[in-house]
Amino acid sequence: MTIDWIPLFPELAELAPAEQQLIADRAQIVSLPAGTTVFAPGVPPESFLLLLDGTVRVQQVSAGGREIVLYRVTGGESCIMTTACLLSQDTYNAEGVTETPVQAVAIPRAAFDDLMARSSTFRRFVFGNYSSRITDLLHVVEEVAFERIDKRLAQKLLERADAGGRLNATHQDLAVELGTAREVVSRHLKEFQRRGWLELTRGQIGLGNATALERLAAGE
Amino acid sequence: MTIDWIPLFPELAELAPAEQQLIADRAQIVSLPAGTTVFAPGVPPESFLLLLDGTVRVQQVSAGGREIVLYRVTGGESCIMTTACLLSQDTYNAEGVTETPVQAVAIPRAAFDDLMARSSTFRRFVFGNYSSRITDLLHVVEEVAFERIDKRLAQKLLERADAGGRLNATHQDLAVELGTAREVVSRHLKEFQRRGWLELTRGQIGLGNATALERLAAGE
DNA sequence: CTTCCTGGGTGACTAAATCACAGACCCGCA
DNA sequence: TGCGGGTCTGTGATTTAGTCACCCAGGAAG
Repeated sequence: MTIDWIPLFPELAELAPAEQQLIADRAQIVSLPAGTTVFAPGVPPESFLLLLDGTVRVQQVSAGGREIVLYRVTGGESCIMTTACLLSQDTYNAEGVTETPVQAVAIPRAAFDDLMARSSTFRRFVFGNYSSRITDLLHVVEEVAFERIDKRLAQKLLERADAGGRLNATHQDLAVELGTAREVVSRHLKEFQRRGWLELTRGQIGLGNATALERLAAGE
Repeated sequence: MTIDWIPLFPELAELAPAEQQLIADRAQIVSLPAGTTVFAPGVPPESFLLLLDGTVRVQQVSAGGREIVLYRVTGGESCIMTTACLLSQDTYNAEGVTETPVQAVAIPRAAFDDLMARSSTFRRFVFGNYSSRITDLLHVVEEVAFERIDKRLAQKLLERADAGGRLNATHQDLAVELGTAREVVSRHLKEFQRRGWLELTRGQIGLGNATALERLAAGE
């Protein structure tokens, strides 16, 4: 333990000193480069991960090779899919990949179990994380099943653009975000451009009219 | 406590006698008629439910009034969405409705917390349930995002038909199962009928050629 | 026998997905 | 400096799905 990371997790700051010590003693800080597969079908993880810094993208891959992003885990959150993985009998085909270099705290299974037994604060933390993920998944289902692509695309563009209204992403990247085909994204982007809402350059998009996009994203 | 229901949950049968007693003392058996809303946005539940008999359908309702069935909870399973509900800040729009009369064990929040603290067996049980639900949701995402309607419809028909190859369901019911529109289901059913795979009567469907449906459901 | 309600059928249209390419751009390398 | 092979994007044609606006059939209730 070199750094004091507990303050990053407000829910854990309330842990009793004994439990804080338990984590400090038994958890490891790990660093992962961007592009590391954190978990995948057939690669069961052995620790409970708390992200300090960076983001992990969790996505689903279909038999036909198409993909859809389910959610992202960022600093201050835990990656419960890893523990879910361990407990579920069914084969299951989501994978987690680091999008940036990631620093995380790895709590080994045994220490995790101890904490669950000893601390109601820790239990609340873990369950809260599960719930958030379930909420995320419900949100994905809702979007995919019921919302129009143009609306969802506008949302993604706004969500992923930086402060200057730019984002680096290929049409294919955006298609994976939405779980659709690249051509569909290309055509919608072009239409947005035609309306003067975007500038398109290879691998990069600039928002020209964020308000128009926001109106579309909000559903007219 | 009138009946000994613990054997229904193999995972719980291994609980130490003290914990079994704790449940016996503090859990209530409840009976619900068919059509009861177990949880819904704005109706947070106050107990952890273990189903003894009957089924609860969990579905998502969209702003536009369309619905999709997410999964069903049946005897021997717990309804973790209820606890997830409590812990998640986000508003969230899934609802659980009993499809048949249901008998369930309700464990109050405090007793649930005690059990989580005292028994690793119980914790494994709860996490296993969470994981199964997450798996279910992943499955729904995959189907909705990547699979063809005719294939999914064939799967549903096979899944929901009784031993005699009959099922009572309106086209609208099936549309909700798949998260699509009634007309779409009607047209596919009619095409199946044209091929001699089904007999259609008002509110009821009879499978005429299950093997053909199975081939389609398996993806050719 | 009418009236109303639910379940089902259908045509016309829009949106999305799929297939099959053709260019355009970019980097490294001769 | 020009060439070549990857990646990224554009586009037409076609199929599948979703939407809209109806209509009709059947049965229950009055």
